[in-house]
Amino acid sequence: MLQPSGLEWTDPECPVARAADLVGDKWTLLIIRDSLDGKRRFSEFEKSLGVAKNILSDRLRLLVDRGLLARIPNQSGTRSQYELTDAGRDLFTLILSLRQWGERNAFTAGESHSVLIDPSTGQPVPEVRPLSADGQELGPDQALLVKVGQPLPEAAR
Amino acid sequence: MLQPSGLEWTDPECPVARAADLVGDKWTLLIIRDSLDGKRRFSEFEKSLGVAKNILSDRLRLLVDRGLLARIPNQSGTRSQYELTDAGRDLFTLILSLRQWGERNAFTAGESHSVLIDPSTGQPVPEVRPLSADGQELGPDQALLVKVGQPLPEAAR
DNA sequence: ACCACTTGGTTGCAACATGCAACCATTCTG
DNA sequence: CAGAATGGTTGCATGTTGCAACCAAGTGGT
Repeated sequence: MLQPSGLEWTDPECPVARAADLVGDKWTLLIIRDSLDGKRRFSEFEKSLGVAKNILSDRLRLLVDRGLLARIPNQSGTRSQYELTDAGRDLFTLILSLRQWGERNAFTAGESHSVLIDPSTGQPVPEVRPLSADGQELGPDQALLVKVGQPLPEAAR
Repeated sequence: MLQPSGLEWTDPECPVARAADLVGDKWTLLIIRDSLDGKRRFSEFEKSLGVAKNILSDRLRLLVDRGLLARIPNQSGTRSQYELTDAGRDLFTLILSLRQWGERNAFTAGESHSVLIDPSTGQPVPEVRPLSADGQELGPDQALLVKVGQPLPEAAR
């Protein structure tokens, strides 16, 4: 499990809250975006994000500490690379959800934006959607939050 | 489209970045989580999140301004409710991705956490996964970022 | 070998955001 | 009608962000 040093969970029982504690920050999300896109060097992130160096330095340190990135030092001791760990790579679904929500809701019809292509089809990556076990689309009104310690509802037993 | 007043996009061409500008903040994400869970009143958010009132007040104002929540005033002019707009409800996939990533990566095997149940099956909501058009699972290495203005790769034409 | 440039940072400082506590006008509740 | 709860706002101390300057180690060109 990810075990960040000196981080108090905002709401320890909720996976959404733990995830938000770990990656719920603009620069953190954009660093992960760039990492998934293959970027690994300090200067690549800096150029792509336009973020202040001290902030980038801080976020990279946090991401390494939290187990999302691994710092691979160069043989000469400097110019390390930052590579996604398994937990970091597992954020692909999240970043894709962010991207597709942004495409649907933060652009007007005429505006162009970058696109993720599936090279096997040449088409944009299909939208990720929550599905019920029977393959039906699942919306927020069909999902029921069960708090920890609470008995499962009748239907779930 | 969402048209927040006085917000400069960090990276206008990237949907991930626009989305991060709009919802890439811990409290914002947790307010959306609670809204999807049916909470609508100031005090409900306050109690659930444990956030300072001025911060909650600020985030609710931003969310309304950005078009993710609608403020429904009470007839008496006070005690309004905050309801998700369509764009806000569309964040269900994102919050679910956050939740499932958190479940996979921010808990040890023994730790318990809240769960989303699909009442139609009684089982936890299945994991959302990016799929290729042919139904194969799609990972970060199989997706290709195409920047705006850049020609589509050969395969996509 | 030398000099300039790039990389990957750190430090100092000003401005802004966050969080706590106190306060307050309404509005429910008994 | 008194008291509590609701939905905030304000002030202040502390923390975070972002800019600019600086710097040491490596890299490249001659």
